[in-house]
Amino acid sequence: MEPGQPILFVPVVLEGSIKIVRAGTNPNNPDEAELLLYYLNAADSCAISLSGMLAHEQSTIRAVAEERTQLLMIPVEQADNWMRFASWRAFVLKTYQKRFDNLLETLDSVAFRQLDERLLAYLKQRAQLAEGRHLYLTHEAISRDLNTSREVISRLLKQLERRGYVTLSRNKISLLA
Amino acid sequence: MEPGQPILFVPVVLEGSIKIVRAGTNPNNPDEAELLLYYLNAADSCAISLSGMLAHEQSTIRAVAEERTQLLMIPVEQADNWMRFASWRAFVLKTYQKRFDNLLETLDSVAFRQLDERLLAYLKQRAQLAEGRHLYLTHEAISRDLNTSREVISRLLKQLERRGYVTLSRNKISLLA
DNA sequence: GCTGATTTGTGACATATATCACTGACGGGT
DNA sequence: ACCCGTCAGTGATATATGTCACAAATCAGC
Repeated sequence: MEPGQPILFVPVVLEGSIKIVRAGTNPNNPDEAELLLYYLNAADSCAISLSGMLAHEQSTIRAVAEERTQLLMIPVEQADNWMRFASWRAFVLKTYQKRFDNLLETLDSVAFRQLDERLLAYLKQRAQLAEGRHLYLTHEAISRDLNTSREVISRLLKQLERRGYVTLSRNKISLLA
Repeated sequence: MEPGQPILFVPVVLEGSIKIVRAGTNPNNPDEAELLLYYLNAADSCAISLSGMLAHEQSTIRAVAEERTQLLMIPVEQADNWMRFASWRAFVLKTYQKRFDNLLETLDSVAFRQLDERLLAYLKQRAQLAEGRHLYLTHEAISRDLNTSREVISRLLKQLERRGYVTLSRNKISLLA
């Protein structure tokens, strides 16, 4: 799903995961600055779209499926209709709440933490997703998620390796401990 | 309202405004790093608390009234009850949506913009709140809202003054144009 | 085993912001 | 009019991160 598209469905993740990314809205700087916001996992949803999406000038949010993923797509009218049911309401609210919390965490990390800390947290998150300690990623891809440059990631990873947190090889990072 | 407190009411701003601030959750660094998240204005609410506040480890969010403000405090059970009404539901959802958008904007600014840009945006926002072009603020206070240091703000303000955006005097900043 | 594309490593340098250590400017209270 | 506390201005220096330029390593396909 790309920015600008109207949202006709409320997606619910059944299997797999969806990566939600913010594309920078810098007017003068139209290149592709991005930032990973959070992942939607099984049973998560992104009801951010409900309630009419209020004319978002350019809610530049991108959703990407990085792995094989099953979604339940609920038409918005239907979703709106179901608001009659307490259980659905609770689900929607909880969903909102979770997304909000995720955003706050991301904000925290960007505002208060340094890159090495962020990187480590990122790797751990990915490891959880991958259900294993081996990550098959390129430094370049990481740098995009963290909105920084490839070289910086390379250096910080080397540093983490020296400190004994990871081992590195081409296209692969393995968490230790 | 300080972090850690249980939330028993859904506040609705009738008059004035409430400033919502994130207090850094850096474990090893217990000093007072903060970041302005957004303002709640008249008719805004912060229903982030509904749906049980799910055991937030330490949702370190602070709410501050900087001016004389009237709040309508709705007990959470009541608020939950009212979910039977479509109009209330719409209100709550819209509220969530707005807060979410606010957060995204803040994230944008922290992640993608430099301090001078952020500062200018901040000043404009405050000016709107104050309904006038004169701001009665200390550099120190600004630096806290933007999570940086007083010196940096002083320098950037001077720069803005030289560039003709503002005029400075003690405890006062006036926007031009 | 070569070749070329992709990925990674690294030095040198640029820049934004943070920090330290002051100095001066202002304003309220006596 | 003076004193003192708060606020603001500014050099010097430190640090984190960004940028550029290139070399080395790895892998895929032939």
